[in-house]
Amino acid sequence: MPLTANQQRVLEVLRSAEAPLGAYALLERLSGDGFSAPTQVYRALDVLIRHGLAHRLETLNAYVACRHKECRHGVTAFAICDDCGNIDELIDSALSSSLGHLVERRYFSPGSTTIEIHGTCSQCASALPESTRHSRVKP
Amino acid sequence: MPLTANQQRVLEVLRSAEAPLGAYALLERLSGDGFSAPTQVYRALDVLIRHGLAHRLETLNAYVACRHKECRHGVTAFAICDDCGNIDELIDSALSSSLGHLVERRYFSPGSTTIEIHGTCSQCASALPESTRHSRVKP
DNA sequence: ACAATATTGTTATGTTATAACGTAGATATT
DNA sequence: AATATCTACGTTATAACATAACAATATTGT
Repeated sequence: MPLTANQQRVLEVLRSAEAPLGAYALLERLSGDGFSAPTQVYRALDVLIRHGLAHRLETLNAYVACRHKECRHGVTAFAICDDCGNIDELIDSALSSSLGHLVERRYFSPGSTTIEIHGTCSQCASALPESTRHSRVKP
Repeated sequence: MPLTANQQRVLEVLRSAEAPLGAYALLERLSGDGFSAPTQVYRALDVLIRHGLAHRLETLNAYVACRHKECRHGVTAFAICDDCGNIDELIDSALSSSLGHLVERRYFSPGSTTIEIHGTCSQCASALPESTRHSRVKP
């Protein structure tokens, strides 16, 4: 399925960002490119997310491009570095199956699942002594 | 550690609710009881959450009282019924350990983890035919 | 060509959360 | 008891995130 011009542009900006972007941050970077209101951004994001080309991070109110070719897998967990903002998209069968068993036992019919792990990525942990880190997260 | 009057009142309202409440919904139910501005609610919530007496549901922007005595466990997953709004707080060692292994493999140091599973609880699934359900979730 | 559908731009508004300020009450340390 | 310190409080204002509603235009299928 082809993307419209607006959808492409939003996706490009997301892909070239090295951290999740909020909708208004996207809008800033797209203004002067035909974008003038948040609605336009949200509409494009909506399509991208439905197509598995982008993800919303609930704990950040922000959006990232999907790292995979097509994200139509089962459960995806996001490892979010609170230091550098980097996002790792984790797919793991053991995790999926523990979740599956857990909900089965409760007779719960799962729709979508959100998993977001905040913490410090390996690079930030090794590169910086604890004290000098400039955390992006509220203290 | 004792709660202040405001914190108690917010906790009471959360406990007597049968579904998660947003901060402004809490404010409504507390107005006329000394509460007149969102800040007051957010401040109380902040303390309750830090003490493990309440939880924030990231996917709903809403808050629930903790069902357990003291929620200082490892990872908690929330099963959220999109039909009736009921929340089930799930603690599972298999889930915790899959998550633990997953992040270990990536040398990621986890801080806090958010897991929220949307779907339909057993009661709603058995009580109602699919078609007559009044979903609380956007289509 | 025509109808049906989806996307667009625009304006306005709704919803969720925080900043900044000065005040009041508790605690403790002198 | 006086004073410093700390936390919580109420108030006002504003920031940040998200959607509604409308008319216009483009796209697609028949």
